[in-house]
Amino acid sequence: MTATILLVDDHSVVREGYRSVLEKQPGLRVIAEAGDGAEAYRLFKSETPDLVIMDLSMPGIGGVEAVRRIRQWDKAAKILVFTMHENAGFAVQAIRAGARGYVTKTSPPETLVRAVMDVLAGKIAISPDIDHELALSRISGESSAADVLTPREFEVLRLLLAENTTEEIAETLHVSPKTVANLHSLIKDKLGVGSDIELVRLALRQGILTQLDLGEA
Amino acid sequence: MTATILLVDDHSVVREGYRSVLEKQPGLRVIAEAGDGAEAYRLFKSETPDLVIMDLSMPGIGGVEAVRRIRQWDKAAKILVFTMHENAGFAVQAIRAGARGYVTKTSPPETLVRAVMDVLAGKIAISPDIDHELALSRISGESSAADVLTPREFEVLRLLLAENTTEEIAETLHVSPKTVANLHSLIKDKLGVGSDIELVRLALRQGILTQLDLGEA
DNA sequence: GCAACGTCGTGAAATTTTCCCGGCGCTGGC
DNA sequence: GCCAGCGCCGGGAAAATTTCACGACGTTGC
Repeated sequence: MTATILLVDDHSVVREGYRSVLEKQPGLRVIAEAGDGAEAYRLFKSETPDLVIMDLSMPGIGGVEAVRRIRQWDKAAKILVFTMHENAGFAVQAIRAGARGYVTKTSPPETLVRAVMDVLAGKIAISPDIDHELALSRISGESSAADVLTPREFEVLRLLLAENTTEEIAETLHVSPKTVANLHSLIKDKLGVGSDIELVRLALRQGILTQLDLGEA
Repeated sequence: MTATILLVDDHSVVREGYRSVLEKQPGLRVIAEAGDGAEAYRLFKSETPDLVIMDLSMPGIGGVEAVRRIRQWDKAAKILVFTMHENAGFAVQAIRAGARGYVTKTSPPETLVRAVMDVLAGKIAISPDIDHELALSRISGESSAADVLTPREFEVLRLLLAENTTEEIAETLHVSPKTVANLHSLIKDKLGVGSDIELVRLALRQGILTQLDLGEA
């Protein structure tokens, strides 16, 4: 019996690579491809593949959100995240959203194939480099923003990264600029950073902000 | 007569994709693959391929630097940059470094093949989305940091993004912290940004800072 | 030779950041 | 019911920073 697979990646040439690697394996068959999260969700519902291989950084709704939606529709869906981000933060987000595996694109093809088999067999598959990252992040004790911040603080953090002035943020939240400034200061304190620049770097590392979130130049 | 190609990308599965697409074309043959810039340089010298297809974001020496080195060794080298960055800033950097083409990974396989043929024929190949980006960046008039800043200012900008405190930067430059603060202020003025966070965002857009530059979490 | 510019630095004003405080509402024991 | 704890909102004042105006010095180019 052969397992059916849905490939999700916004780079067509990359999908070609997955396909080439996977179809060398007996028992695997790629039945559909999607270029963004929304399309992935649609195709999952219509094609009901046994496994989804999903990239994270995509236009429109990203990979994490796509994972969430698919799992909401089918609690048993098997989704393997396959991405360039060698970053513990992304892995945590993806797994929490419901992914059953996380493999980085730097991994050799065998690792991908192995992970595909493991996830199909009901196991959780995490590539060694990410295991290592996760261990490091535990040791280094860098506070995970999503954990130490209250919901409101996290909201302010997102806005700080996305919008421009304290006043604008105060307006969208309907609070006084003073409150935003206070929270801004409190956030930096909780995350243990001294400057705004460090704050942005931390946000990048933890995947709260992505290079792709930026508007066009 | 068939053209020989060197593939450079740190993701082996992605190289598999290039290969699969390219080898469907008669007259093209992939003779070598590299996973980082240094290896690319070595292989270029030993294999002397007709064309190099190069990713930008790679560990160690990045794609732009690899392009520069290869072109330094062989002024006539034909290098096609093929990357995920849909960003005018990166394209400008790559072309200035000596690349003969710039195609984004979101492009359909035909665009890549077309660009390969064009570069082999001695033409400059730029994918339509980047053409559009370049046009926009001209129109929007966003100051390119590399252009409006003096060398010293640019140096300080890089350090601001990389290091932490004003004092540290002052020390590495052997000037007073006050000078660094003054330049910091002047830089924000010249680039037309109001806050440090905006400054980092602009740096990300223009490729002065990359998500990959960050240390591990 | 001198005007223009980049670099470095001072000092003082203006603004922001930070810290400490109180108030309000909710939740979870007891 | 009552109180402790915590998240949330903001005021006020001290502390730090950002910003601005200014001068000095060397280089470059006309």
